Amino acid sequence: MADTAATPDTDIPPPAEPGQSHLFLVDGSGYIFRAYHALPPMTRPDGVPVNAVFGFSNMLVKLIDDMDADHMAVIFDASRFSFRNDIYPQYKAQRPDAPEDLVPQFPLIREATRAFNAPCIEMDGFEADDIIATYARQAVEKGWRVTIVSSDKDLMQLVRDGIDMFDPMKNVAIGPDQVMEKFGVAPNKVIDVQALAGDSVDNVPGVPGIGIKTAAQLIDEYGDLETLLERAGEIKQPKRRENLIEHAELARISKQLVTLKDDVDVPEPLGDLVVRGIDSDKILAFLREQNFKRLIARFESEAGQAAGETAATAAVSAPTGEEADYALVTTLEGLHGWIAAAEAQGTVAFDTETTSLNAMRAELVGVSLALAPGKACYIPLRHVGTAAQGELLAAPSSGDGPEQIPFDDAIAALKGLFENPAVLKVAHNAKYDCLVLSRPANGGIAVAPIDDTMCASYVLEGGLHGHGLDELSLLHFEHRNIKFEEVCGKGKSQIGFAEVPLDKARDYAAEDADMTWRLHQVLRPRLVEEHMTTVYETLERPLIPVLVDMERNGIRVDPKILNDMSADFAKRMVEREGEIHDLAGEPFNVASPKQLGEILFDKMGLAGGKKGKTGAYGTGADVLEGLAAQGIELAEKVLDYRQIAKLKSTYTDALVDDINPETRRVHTSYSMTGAATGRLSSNDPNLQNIPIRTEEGRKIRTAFVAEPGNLLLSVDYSQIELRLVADIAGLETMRAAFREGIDIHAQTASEVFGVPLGEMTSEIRRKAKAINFGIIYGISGFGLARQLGTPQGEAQQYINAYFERFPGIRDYMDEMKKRAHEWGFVETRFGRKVHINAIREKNPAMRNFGERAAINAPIQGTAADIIKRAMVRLPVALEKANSKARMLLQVHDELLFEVPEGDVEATAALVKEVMEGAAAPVLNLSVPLVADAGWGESWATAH
DNA sequence: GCCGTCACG
DNA sequence: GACGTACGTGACGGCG
Repeated sequence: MADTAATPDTDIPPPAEPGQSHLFLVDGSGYIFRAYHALPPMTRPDGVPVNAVFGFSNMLVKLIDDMDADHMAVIFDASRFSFRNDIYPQYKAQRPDAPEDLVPQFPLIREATRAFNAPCIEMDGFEADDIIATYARQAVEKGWRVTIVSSDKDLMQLVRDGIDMFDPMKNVAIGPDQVMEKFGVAPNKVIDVQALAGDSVDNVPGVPGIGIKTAAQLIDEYGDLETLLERAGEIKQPKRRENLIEHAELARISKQLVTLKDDVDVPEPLGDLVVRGIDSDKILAFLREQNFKRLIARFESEAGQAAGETAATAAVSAPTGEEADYALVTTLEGLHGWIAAAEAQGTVAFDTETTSLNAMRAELVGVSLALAPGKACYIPLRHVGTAAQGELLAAPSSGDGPEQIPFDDAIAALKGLFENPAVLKVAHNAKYDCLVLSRPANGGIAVAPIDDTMCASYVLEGGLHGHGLDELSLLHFEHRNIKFEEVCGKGKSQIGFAEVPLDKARDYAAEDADMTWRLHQVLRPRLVEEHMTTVYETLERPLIPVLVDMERNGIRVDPKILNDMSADFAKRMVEREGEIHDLAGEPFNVASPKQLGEILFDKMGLAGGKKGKTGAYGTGADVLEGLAAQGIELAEKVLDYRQIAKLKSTYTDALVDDINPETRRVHTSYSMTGAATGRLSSNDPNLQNIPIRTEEGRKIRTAFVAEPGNLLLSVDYSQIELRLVADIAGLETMRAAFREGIDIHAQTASEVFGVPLGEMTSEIRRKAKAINFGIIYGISGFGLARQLGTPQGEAQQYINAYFERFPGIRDYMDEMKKRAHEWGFVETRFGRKVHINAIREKNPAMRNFGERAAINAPIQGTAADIIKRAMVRLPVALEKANSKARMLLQVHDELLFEVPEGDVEATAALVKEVMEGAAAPVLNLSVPLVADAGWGESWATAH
């Protein structure tokens, strides 16, 4: 949604010829609904919802900025009934009423249109689309260019020479190519396709059994709808033929419904739709009423008014560099002043500036502090002299660098503040700043206590949007932060933050601390109001210092093992490549799916279909395995090549480069807010996807080793997600099986297929296992069939049998879907909310996707909550037991420790106990949680 | 920068 | 009745 507010690169339609008039027709009604669903909820101070108004205003500003229109109009639907209801009463009849918080925005958007001095057009009895069609026709007849601002597919029939469309949400032009992509036919045939395919949303009936794909194919073959209907008898498929003959009249009515009327007696003559200039007073009055600060600031500065005049009336003033007046602190006295103020009030927001996004490699360059909205400072610590802009060839340093407090003095003072238990330190992504500051080279500061606005946002609005500071500033304050690239440049000419001139560094750094402060003001109280305090305080906040320690610990990786493997892989890749080229009869890039597809399917003529989007052949492992099973040696060789190439590039080669030169260990970074379900994710490098499933890949794990005298201890939950399913859905026999320690998949197979445990075969057990997994993912007949390689009908029968045997599962699934639809989110057993955006999609495929996510999220998320609880308790438990064990890694259901040899057994027992008890006392599960421990010299032998 | 592919739970 | 499918991630090479 950040895109709608302002996007620098806009794929605007081509401009008009010199001297040619250009008319913009904005589909106001269409835009309202799209903006409403695309943008998160947003209210002005008096509580009136304004997210669609905000999106609309930004869109208009952009249009006026970027486009060369001399004529324009914004067009609305006057009411929900039009002449089409006389033709077909059910047309658009089953449309639900507009959402409650959208209704008050309709009049506001018309008001916005008038405030921007744009003509606002609507007519009883006609839809906006008809008025647009009429103006477009009139304009083209006069030789004008027309751009329709909408992404509504119903308007695509109008695209032709002189008329194009522009999608204001995605910022892309829609021309004949895009129409062809959507409907499979040229714009002038779109109505024929729509007439056949119908539209369930608008209640256009169409012909039963025919969708867009089939319709396009038919129109392509027969030329147009009438010809097709006349010659319907020639159609080969019996069902389709019958339907076309029987429902020919329905198709003709549908065509009438979808055909836009382009001769409406429009209320304003075309010539009156001229673009009039902006009236600043008018527009500012409107924007102030909505409290759109960024837009206000913009029009104020355009009008030459004194900035800040309205700041007093705004709830939170907009901190642009000029008006916020951030301080640069370059004396120790100055710093002491800020620290004293922070200690006096007990809360301070801060941010660190460094040389790297990788906290284990970052050198501290400066720190910013904020004490109140707009009141912030920057303390440069390691800035160096820099060439003035444009003097790239000048010496980079003019001697001793800019004036700043000596590093050790400043750090000593800041350490007092950051370690002061009476002062709450607020940061955005505090894990990063804490880790940077904790390293001896950066002061060795143990920051506490801390609050993290990123985690707070995640807990409140996880799944709705990202949680970066820039995104949240825009979302909550309509404020656009200075971009890092604006300060440091990008690409080759990018400079380090230490080289940024102090005034620019101050504006950038202080702004981040300032916005963090403001976010904290907004989000903290919401945690209480929205009952998310427990999740934040027990699952996220205490995890931060735990993860800081884990990331700093890192894990030892033996580069020699990886280098040897890499050399071996390189040799084998060359061999495979040669064999593949011989088999293909020509050299080509084996790593290119495109070239491989052409060899396999064009040159060799093997069976295999094109893929929808890009038109490229699919050459995934499943396809190649199919070919290999048919005895195609080439496919087998490519699979082998792919496996080796993956292992080499992603693991053996890359991991060596990730060894930190200082610690000689590999330090991953965990993202606490990346996964919507509550899971962590690991990156730079990702240590949560180190190979294990194949023999070859597993060898990578031999390179992950313990320090001499230590062992790696791995403890992982056994079947935690399935146990949670059994508990949540009340599956009594499954619960009993878990309690008695029976093989759960065999037990399931026995229940579902009626085979006694004594007669169980591995094949039947395999099927049951796949179903058990499928349940967790929101099963579908198609998905299970693909997994098992059985026909879809058979897979569906398995599912039916499963539901029959375990009715609680179906109830659970229905309940989660219902909640997701009603509330927009589902919850884990610990109360974590997982918002499901896709649930509001009108595209059924996307909505189904949302429903499956809603089924999976409480299961995956509850498991994530449980291991987080264990991770918070473990350092305390280990400490209490005087253990020297260090927690190194988390892989969703596994924890990896480095333990002195002699302590392994005791530590394993302790870890197992904490993990198995992690759901209690909040949750009293009806199934036991079981964790299995293993240890060895390397991760390969520990597992 | 997007897409296809593939590594993990 | 059609959509196009198992859930959640991150990283790589190819390609335009």
